[in-house]
Amino acid sequence: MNIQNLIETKVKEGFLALYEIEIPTVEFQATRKEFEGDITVVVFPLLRYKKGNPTQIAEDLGNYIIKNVKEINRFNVVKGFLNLVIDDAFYSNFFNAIYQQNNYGFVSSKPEEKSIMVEYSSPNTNKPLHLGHIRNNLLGYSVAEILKASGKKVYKTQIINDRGIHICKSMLAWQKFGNGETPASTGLKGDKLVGNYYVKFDQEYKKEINQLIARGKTEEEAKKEAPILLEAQQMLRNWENGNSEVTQLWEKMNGWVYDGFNITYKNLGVDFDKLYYESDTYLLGKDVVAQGLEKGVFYRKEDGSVWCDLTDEGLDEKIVLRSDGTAVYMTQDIGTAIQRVKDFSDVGGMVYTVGNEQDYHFQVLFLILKKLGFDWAKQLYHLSYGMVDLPSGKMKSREGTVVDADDLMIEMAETAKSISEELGKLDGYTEEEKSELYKTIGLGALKYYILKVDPKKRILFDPKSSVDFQGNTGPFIQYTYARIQSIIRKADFDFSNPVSIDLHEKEKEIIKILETFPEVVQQAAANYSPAIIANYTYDLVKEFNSFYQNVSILGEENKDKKIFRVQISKKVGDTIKLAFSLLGIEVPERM
RNA sequence: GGCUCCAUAGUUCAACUGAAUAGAACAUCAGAUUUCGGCUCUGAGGGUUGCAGGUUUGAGUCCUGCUGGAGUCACCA
Repeated sequence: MNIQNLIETKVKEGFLALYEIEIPTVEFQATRKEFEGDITVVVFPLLRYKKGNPTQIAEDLGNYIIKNVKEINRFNVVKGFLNLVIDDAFYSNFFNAIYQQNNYGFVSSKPEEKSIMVEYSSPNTNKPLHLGHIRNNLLGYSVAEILKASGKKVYKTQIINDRGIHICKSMLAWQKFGNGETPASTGLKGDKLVGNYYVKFDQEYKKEINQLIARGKTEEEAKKEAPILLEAQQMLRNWENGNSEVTQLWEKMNGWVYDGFNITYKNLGVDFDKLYYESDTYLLGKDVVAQGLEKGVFYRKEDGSVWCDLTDEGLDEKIVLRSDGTAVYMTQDIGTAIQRVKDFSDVGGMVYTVGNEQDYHFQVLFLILKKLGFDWAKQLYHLSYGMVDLPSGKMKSREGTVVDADDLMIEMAETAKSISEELGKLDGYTEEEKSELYKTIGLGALKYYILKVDPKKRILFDPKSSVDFQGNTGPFIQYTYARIQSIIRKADFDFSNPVSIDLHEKEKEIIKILETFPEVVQQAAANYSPAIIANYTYDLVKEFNSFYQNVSILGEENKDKKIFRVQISKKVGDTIKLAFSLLGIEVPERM
């Protein structure tokens, strides 16, 4: 039982003993540093149950607690705040108890609990991944890891948007202008090569539009009638009819893109347990629509299209099947969700990592699935995140203002290199080891920069400040980790057994932060927020650096104190590593 | 226009879901190392939390209105 729970039951007990009143909850906060104490009971909310002077009530409760809780022997009252001083012995005992724990803060999954499927990435196969995908990937991966650490079983998945008119556009442009180019013949990554032809299509399309306008068409007409667009539309029909020439081209070019994506995913350090392809799922959902019609969840209009009326829930009417009987995006998503539960029978919920421009879509999707009566529909979560803006404004792929994912990772590693060459302690590292390290640091900077902000908020990505390595940054935390490892390497004595010492004030502060880690993991999971983990790690590291600067570790003369300080350093290092693993960030032994 | 989300130091972000004098980092200024890794640490200045009301013992947080910004309202995905 942790100390807060213990105090909570004692406060309740005390309230009953003093006033014969039962209270449901007790509100706590960490004691502000200008007052003496470690944990604070906020008395104001209790006034609802017992009218009176908050200071007096706090005094009474404080006296009750020091008599009945052996870990607490002093208290003070400031207005309605009861500041409790927890005995040092509690903290050193607590530290000794967690020191040997390997995955302190993580909870292993229970076999009887349902799994969660986390979807993220889900790119189109007509262009390379960019900065927006990076945020998506980092968030999805991290939330999946956090859910695992909080005790859930997790499947990571993505649905690859491998069909549709946009795919045909790059195929067509390659067919017309590609001269048989391949990734092998050009040395280009497959996704980059295909992306070039997507751009090429757009250029040709614009050219044709202008020609048509010059011949007297309106802009609107020109956009609809441009021959290259008509050709692409025909190609899509051919694909849907299974035309073998188109299918072969599609398989070949998508293969190039997958090879390219796999390299990017590997460099980014993300992975998936199961892949879904839109070409397999785009026809799903139609039979469910039929069932929904029978149940009265949907209704058919005169022209044959099928709709769901959500006006009672404050939303609109939403189409789920076109008048020609073909599926729309919503149909597909309904079908895919159901398919996933069929494929993985233990799935009890899903997380969709998709940008906030689709907030409405997911609101509707979840509502429809609930109406259809699936029990897992209550456990669906749209991990909605804000856009990534550049100082120059919005990223637009057609205008070439996107930040390419591969390029960005390379740039970050190069910045890391130039800083490390100046300041690093890398004697004895091979060139290969160094290059790996630069990647670790560069990625650490990038990932931390993106994950430390609340997913819901938009991010302004300034390439200049994202490569900052000081203050609240990934490399700052990695540096602290490397420094701790340096201490451990130099500690040539046995520090594996617990010792008993009087705590230094800074040591106590670190232990207090370590104590909250399990709760922070749970909180991050409950909020689907890697930012909570990032901010926690930074607080821990800042406190450790202050300790490091203020006390001598290996230079300490008292043997037990020296041992304890190495132990606390080690535990901080272990916790940094664990916390960063939840963000998908690696930590270096040296840097 | 309807609906949804956002607005906090010069800048980038926090604030445990309603509690003490709104906290960090960057930048600025002033300090610290015969010391375990100075990519560090200590300190200072910097705020009417977009504006105006309201609820509450207590509001950055909840409610209403307004201003500014974004998204969305396709038989697109």
